[in-house]
Amino acid sequence: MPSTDTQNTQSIHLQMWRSFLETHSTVVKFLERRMDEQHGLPLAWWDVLIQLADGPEGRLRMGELAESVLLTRSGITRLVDRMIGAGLVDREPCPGDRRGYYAVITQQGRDTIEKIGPDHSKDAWEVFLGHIDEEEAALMRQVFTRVLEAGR
Amino acid sequence: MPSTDTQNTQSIHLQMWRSFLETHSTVVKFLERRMDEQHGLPLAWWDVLIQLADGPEGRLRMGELAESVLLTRSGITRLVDRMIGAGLVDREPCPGDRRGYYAVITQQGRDTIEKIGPDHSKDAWEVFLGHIDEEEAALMRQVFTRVLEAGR
DNA sequence: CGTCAATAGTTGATTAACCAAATAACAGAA
DNA sequence: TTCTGTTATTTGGTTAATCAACTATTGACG
Repeated sequence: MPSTDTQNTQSIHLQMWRSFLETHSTVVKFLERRMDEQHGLPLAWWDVLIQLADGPEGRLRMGELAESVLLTRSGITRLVDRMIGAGLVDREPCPGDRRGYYAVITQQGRDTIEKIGPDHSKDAWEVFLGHIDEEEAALMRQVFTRVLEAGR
Repeated sequence: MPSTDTQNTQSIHLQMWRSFLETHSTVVKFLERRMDEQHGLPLAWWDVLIQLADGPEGRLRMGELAESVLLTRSGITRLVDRMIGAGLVDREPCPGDRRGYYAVITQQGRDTIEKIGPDHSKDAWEVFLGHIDEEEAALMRQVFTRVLEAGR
């Protein structure tokens, strides 16, 4: 029954797609609410802090940062502006390329990571990661990586 | 080595989480761009049309619709307003509950589904679903469902 | 009946994303 | 050296989402 097979296949993929979207929405909204309630911080700020702390000397070019937090360049300009206002990040001109700027995490930014990290990990575990065993996580990572590779 | 195990486990989960976010962002942006380029329609409109067409008599209460497209009630009010402006949807008072309204798909809305459907399916397959085999899809659906169940 | 908390939906104000255009600086060719 | 095309980032304008407050009904209970 080729027709039925095709139906079922599409249906499974479609169900997966819907549950993927719903999971993303639910999980992200949960983490945003928690981050806001517990620390008064937008989730996107956490992401920026982590990416910067991971970078060499706690810094990343604006463009690199934009890519790693999945925003446009113009989006990151404004996000960094706000975070500078809050003292979590600095903007420094880039030696050797006067077009460029680094976003640099401040000490206060690092302190914020220290303070928030445990709560955030706990939340992420509670709402998402804790319900997935290691094999499943490995498989999903592999699938996502394959999808991303194919899109380049 | 419990410490190493824990490290690895967290690392795998963390990698999965990052690739999950990146995949969501990449795939959704791709589908939005395609939908806009090919048909000049926001992806969210597609979602509304599908949900309505699925509902009994092509209609859903505003609140139900909001839930199924993962928006707030106020978000859906405005989205439906715009789609009414485009002739794809109607708003009808709900007999028996004068507080309530139905959003109802119009014939033009159904025609739009007919016209767009094949392209959209092709795009979704090209950027995401086509890179995932049936077993993987089934497993992922199961995992997402488990996560969603736990969050209720 | 009449009151009052809960529910359905809309509206006002704000927020933060995007695109397109502008600015500035680099890099390679003529 | 000067032009030209490309790259890095910011800015202006728009869009669409959120939350909180509001209006209108509903329905349960004294």
